[in-house]
Amino acid sequence: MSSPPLGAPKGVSSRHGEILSVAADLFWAQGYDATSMSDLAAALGLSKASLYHHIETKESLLFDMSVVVLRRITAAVEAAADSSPEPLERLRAMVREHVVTALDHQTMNATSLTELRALSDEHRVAVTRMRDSYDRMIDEVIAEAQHAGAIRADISSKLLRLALLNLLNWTIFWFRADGDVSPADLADLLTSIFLQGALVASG
Amino acid sequence: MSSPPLGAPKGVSSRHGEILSVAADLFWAQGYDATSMSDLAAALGLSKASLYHHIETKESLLFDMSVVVLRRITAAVEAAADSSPEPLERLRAMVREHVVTALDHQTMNATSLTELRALSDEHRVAVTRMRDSYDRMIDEVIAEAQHAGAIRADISSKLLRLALLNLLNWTIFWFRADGDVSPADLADLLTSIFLQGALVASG
DNA sequence: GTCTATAAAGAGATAGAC
DNA sequence: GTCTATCTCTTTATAGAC
Repeated sequence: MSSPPLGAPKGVSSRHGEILSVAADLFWAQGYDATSMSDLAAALGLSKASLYHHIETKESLLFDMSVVVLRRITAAVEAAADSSPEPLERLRAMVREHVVTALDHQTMNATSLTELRALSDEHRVAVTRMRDSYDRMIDEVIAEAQHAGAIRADISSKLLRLALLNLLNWTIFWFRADGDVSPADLADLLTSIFLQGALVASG
Repeated sequence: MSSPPLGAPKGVSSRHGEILSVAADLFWAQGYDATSMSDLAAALGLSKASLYHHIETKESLLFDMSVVVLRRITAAVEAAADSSPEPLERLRAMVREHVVTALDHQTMNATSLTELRALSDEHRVAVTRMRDSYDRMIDEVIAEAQHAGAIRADISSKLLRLALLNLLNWTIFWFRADGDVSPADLADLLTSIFLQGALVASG
């Protein structure tokens, strides 16, 4: 199967992490299928055969990076969920962590989100399960805020979650780290739109 | 270059339109690079050589479908923009047309949005120009609503447009025509979130 | 307009030497 | 751990008959 990207003894696979990072950049820039193992080997300064000494298959790279980013964003947002007892404050903290963490590993997240169909059946199921679990966590916090009377209840928590993730996730397509808006500022802006809306009357 | 998908005499290239439609479904399901011309030919009930009698290159299919959907959504949203003199009503009508038109040709739109990097340099520039022009149209309507005092002015029209398109565009990743929400209902819901927000206090 | 056959290039992955 | 060389398969695209 695939080697453990996290949880392995320190240093044992720092090389693996570097390979995942470079692969993510290439996969995002050119597409997973359009990136050859020769491209990746060249970007790493290795021959193709040497590259295969460190990894199993091309597909395992895609799977491993999906697991890495999903574990990371789940851990970060779960921690944020524990930051306050107040539902609305929890939601704000989670949105901020989601945006900042997603943009901090932008190419891995973007690749994982858009290249899911390139995974093998088993790997795709595993990644989908992790995503579903993440979605449920968001659903629960939204539902909690609805029960507390803070968030409107005329829309189901599932649809509110879909709208919220719409608002957050498309950002990976256009965000540039060298632009004039920081991830934290962007998170605040998107939170404000989601909660207050764009109307003057409601600001 | 590429044959004219719109504007040609009726019937002359109805075959071309069918090919684009089938290609969009395959490109979206499997990815542009992962879909072979053999796959496409088989889906059309043709041999590969016969398929090449009707088209130029694989890449031209991707370009042509991008032009088709961009022309279509631009025309639909422009018409909606002319539907009312009131800025907020115009915005509502435009959002509805954007969502309904995008979902009406979901696989073409989704493919065009996510496979831009697979286009040749010249084709990519051409598509990007069309998209930029579309974005400017949205910017203008938002700026107009800001000047009319209907939309908050503490966020630039450009950032508001990015947030709005975030909210609308990610929908193509999860929307299912056989689900329990129609495109029109979804458009209303997303418009409501964008304008009023999710807070109870502002509803 | 459709076909069979094929050209020419590149893909993922491996063998085996060092 | 790294390399050169290679295997095998598939790719886009075309030639040329019907």
